[in-house]
Amino acid sequence: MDEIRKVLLSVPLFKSLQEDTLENLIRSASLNTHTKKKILFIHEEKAERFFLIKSGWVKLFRETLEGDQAVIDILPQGHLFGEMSVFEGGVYPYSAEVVDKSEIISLPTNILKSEMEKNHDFALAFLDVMAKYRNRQDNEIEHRVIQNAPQRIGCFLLRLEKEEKDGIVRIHLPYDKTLVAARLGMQPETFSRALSKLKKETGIRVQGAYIEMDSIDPLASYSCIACSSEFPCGDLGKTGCSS
Amino acid sequence: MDEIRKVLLSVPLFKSLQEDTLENLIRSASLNTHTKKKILFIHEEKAERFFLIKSGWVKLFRETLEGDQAVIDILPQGHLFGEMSVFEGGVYPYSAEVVDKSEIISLPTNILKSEMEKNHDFALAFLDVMAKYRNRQDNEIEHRVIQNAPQRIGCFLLRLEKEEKDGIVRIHLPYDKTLVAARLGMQPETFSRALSKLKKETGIRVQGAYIEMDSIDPLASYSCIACSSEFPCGDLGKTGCSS
DNA sequence: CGAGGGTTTGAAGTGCATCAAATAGTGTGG
DNA sequence: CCACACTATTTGATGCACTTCAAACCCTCG
Repeated sequence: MDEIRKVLLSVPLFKSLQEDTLENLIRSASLNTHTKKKILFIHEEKAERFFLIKSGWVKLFRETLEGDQAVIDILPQGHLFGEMSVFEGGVYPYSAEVVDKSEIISLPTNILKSEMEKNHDFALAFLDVMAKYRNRQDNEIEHRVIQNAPQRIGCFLLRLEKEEKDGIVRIHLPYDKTLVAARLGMQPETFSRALSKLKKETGIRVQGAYIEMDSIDPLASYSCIACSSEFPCGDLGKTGCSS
Repeated sequence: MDEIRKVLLSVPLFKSLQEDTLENLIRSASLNTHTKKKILFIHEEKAERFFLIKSGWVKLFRETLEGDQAVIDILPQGHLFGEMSVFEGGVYPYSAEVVDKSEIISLPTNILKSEMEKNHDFALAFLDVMAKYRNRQDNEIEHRVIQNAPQRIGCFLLRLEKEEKDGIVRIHLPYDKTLVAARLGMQPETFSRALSKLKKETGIRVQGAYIEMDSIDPLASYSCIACSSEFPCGDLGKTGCSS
């Protein structure tokens, strides 16, 4: 229980919850461990619960009748998803699948809904989160339209956690390349070839999931030419909330 | 003044404004008539006012350093845009350009911001609008990724106002084909060819901006195969708010 | 060691963009 | 009402980016 409380409190959106609501949420929470490929919910299903990732990775996506898949996002630890049912409609806006061993907390949305109606601060916090999310989505559309494959990869890398030592920048891909490809809306083959091209163009070095470079500048200028914003254009995954 | 009041009250979001705030907005409003190509604001500019279209059409877009343009949306009468500055950051998320003789009402955002902070119902209404917008965006991403050019056009047509008589369905393109093409993220040439293909595939008949067909079924099944939702998948432009 | 998934590479195809040019439409001034 | 200018739309030819299909490779883990 205390563990769940700790995780909940780490979510920005929940900072403005009233104490009794928080208690209420915690009492109704359930923590489950899931393995790869577990489907948590399906697009357009009636949504009665929403989720919080304690650890692991979850893929959000939509699927056409023909089986083509559009990956919306891949979320790490600390992110909410499926909370949209608070609004009129109350169906999941996409499907969710665990892509790596994960601990997932599930919570009933009706508590969220009633909190939103009675707690003004919480409503404001929710608005704020939605606004941030919206910015992300706007950028996402732009990137998918304007950037080519190598640039999309570059832009993705630039927004990942970076580690700098002795003037060498190191980046670690957070999940396997096939998934990154899907996240960026391209085929694994295209990803592989585009990454090679990126190597040639910007001098980055790739060793499996590890990437390093002497400076991020070549990467930034190569990728960000095809973007409406200049380089430090915002981090991935800082909204604290994403579905 | 009374005219402005009437327009404001027709916007769903403003239904829950307190009377004094509404008065306040009306007093600070200015109504301007603009012609084609007038730029109302630029992406990342500090936003102090937001806008409401009384009549005409406005294009929202972003532009890269190289001049490539990504059209976000093209809004008709009755829509808000540029209201995002209410949130932290307070810059316009894209540029706005008038694409046809238009009457535009401009309003100061700070009134909106303070109303949001003091009026819980208004905050809830805002949340609702944001949620609707978000659904649109989600669909937008999906369409751009999964649908090909003729299907995107078909899907666009299906979401326009339809007029039915004697079993014949008539649709009228709301603005010129070049703009529709941009709105759908394709070149005018591609639009033209894709529309021809759509004619061959679904039996629709095209006369300039007028399109008619004996039934929407062939169009729906051709277009909606490449979509995660089934046919009546929501109208365009019913959010009442879009930037 | 061997099976299976992840990754890379090659060859060929598709869809859309681009460039170029013809055609249709629209509004203007005479 | 006509001719001109200008813009929108269509059509053709070609190129590039990404996909698809196929096969090899590599890595990891039982």
